[in-house]
Amino acid sequence: MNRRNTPTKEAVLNLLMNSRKALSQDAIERQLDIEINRATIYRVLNRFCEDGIVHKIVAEDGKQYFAICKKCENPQEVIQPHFHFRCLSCDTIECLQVPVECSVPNGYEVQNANCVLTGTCNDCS
Amino acid sequence: MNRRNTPTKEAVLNLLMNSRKALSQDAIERQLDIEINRATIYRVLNRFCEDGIVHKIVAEDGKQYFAICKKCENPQEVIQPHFHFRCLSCDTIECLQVPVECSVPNGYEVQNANCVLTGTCNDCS
DNA sequence: GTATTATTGCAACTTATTCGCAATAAAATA
DNA sequence: TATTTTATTGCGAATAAGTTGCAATAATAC
Repeated sequence: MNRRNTPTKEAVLNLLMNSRKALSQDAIERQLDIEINRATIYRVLNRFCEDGIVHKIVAEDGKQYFAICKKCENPQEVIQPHFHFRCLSCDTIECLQVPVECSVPNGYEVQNANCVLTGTCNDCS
Repeated sequence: MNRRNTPTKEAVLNLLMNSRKALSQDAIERQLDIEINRATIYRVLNRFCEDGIVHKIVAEDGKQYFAICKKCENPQEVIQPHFHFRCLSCDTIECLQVPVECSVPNGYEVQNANCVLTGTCNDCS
């Protein structure tokens, strides 16, 4: 299951790298110069997730958003679960540099976290 | 827009009251004794949300789950944003008594929070 | 008892995501 | 460089969750 380099893969990765925000499939499709099939975009994104290059956020609208896994200070470091902010006005999602800290009852084991705050961002308020 | 009491409404409310967990539409439909149309269940649930009787959680699977708004200690008190736990093993969601606390950058305004941890609950681990 | 209108069921629709399959094209190999 | 292998792509169809329009029904008010 070796990964191959394709124009599609590169285009999507570049877009995500240059975006400060998490993007949905349709946003990616809209912003791309080249035309890429819907299903392909999903497959590329899911592969990125498997490889730990990208993380997925599911928002209140039930849609999936994808963002590059990096910490501003130290891009190498493994990504920590963190909060996200979804602006209802400009309909974007961005990573907040706030780690999710939540103690769970005994015997519970946390594997993942999906935390999204919604409201209005600075640009829109 | 006055609300009316109907068998449907009561059945759904009773189910939610007696459940320690947040339920999805299909779970509700399955657990109900009487047969209620899918669309109707959604409409009843959304009305409950409007009335502040129930709150909605969107999980990583993109599905909506509904839970009674109450605090164990003080059922009267207005509900605070809190974390939820979704067990991947028994596919249930429950409210954790842990408030969501997350400071956002200047100029950001938070209206709502949707925070779900996933993993294995005590019963399943 | 009658009138008003909130609620329901049904069917159709929308939207997001996935899947099967054949065609294409990276990368490995000869 | 030519050939082989198989990951990737595009297409169309399928799935699944949730919503909506509309006519019929049934709470509630009068």
